[in-house]
Amino acid sequence: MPAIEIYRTLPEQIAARLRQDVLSSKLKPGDPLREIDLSERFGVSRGPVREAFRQLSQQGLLVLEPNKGVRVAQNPSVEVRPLVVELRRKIEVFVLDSIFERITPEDLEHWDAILADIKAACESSDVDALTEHDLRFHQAIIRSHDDKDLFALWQPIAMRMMMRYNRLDDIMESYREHKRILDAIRADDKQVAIKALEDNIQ
Amino acid sequence: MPAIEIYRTLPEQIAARLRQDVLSSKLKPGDPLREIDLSERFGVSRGPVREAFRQLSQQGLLVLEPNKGVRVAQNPSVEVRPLVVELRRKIEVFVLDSIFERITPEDLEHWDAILADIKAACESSDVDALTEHDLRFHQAIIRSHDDKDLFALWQPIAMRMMMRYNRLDDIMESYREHKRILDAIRADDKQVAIKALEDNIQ
DNA sequence: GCGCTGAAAATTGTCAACAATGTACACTTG
DNA sequence: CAAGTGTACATTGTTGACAATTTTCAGCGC
Repeated sequence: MPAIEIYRTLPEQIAARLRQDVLSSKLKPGDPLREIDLSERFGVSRGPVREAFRQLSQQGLLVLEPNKGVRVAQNPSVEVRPLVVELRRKIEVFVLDSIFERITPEDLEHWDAILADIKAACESSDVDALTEHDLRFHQAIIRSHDDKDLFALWQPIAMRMMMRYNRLDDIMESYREHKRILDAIRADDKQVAIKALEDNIQ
Repeated sequence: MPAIEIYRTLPEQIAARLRQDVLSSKLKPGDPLREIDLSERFGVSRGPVREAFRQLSQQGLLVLEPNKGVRVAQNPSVEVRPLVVELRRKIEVFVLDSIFERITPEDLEHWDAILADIKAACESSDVDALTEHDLRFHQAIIRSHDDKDLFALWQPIAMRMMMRYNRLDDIMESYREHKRILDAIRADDKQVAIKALEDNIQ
């Protein structure tokens, strides 16, 4: 089961729910979203829904057109996708390289817990859950850096990659890839850990 | 109601104005911003001001804390700044490389006009104007790519670099750097153009 | 039938009032 | 006097009404 995440504000809760729907393709690229619909569905007024729309458009999941409304964003084009992959790799490798010597047993314990969720999702072939926990895994690494601004830099880039989660033939491979990263960290082998991280981002 | 010409939405106008103040250091890192103050200053209600805050926090210029308010973001730390520079270079080089063969005379004309503004700003040592036109120059290049999503990807990264615009001893050097880019494009020399662009981003 | 016009409907944008939350500071208590 | 506590005050969060804009589509002339 997913670890509990605490959302402080109403817009964050709404955004989290919509993000799930977009990443799981329950909402497809081009689908229009109406403020009234969602405000009724969540039992709130349009204000928080509007703000959730803004948050998700900043993450690249929705596209906003003034006076026209909001649509689910298109996946990155085949031309742009390699750039996005490269940018995300650069950021995550930077973070791992930067924090490596200061990784605590508590960090590893936390990441292991997420890895267990990834394993469970893989074993039950639950692609939606896998997407969620994959995201949590990388978020946790980014967030362990002192500079909290890195997360804001990383999120819109990573989110654009998460929109299409179907690169693997064998879903268990995702678990193995993440396990390799943590194993290398535990063995204190920085270069292997970075290599494993790079291999996981594609 | 203010009778200022409106070719953009209210929140965008407010955001543009605040962005100027942040980039010109009229607002300094850590400065708190209050919704009421700005809504009175611009003669609108708090709604559009809130939305402007959201836009600017997505661009990394403001930092938002739920129930606490908004502050001007800190500059990227010395540790993170090289990463930001590298990311911005990757994106802009990708775009220039990608569009190079399809650059039209109209594009060049447009960019020359912005270059003229940069020159004027340099000659009058107007650092604020230089920041604005420097931003416009690179925006124009990014926006000439077919994939409009690239701009959304680029903006928060570039904005974080613009927050501290004091790297040059000789302000005229900024004009020369941008001129070199356009000259190389005009000479149809892709590699030199990319090199000049990379040199300009630091 | 085709394209234009313009009213009606649907939707987003803005506003001002009210609710919830966080902050400052005098006051108590040990 | 230091630390904690309660109560105003300041500020952000949410709401529902109203305004502005876009979309839809019936009516009209050609």
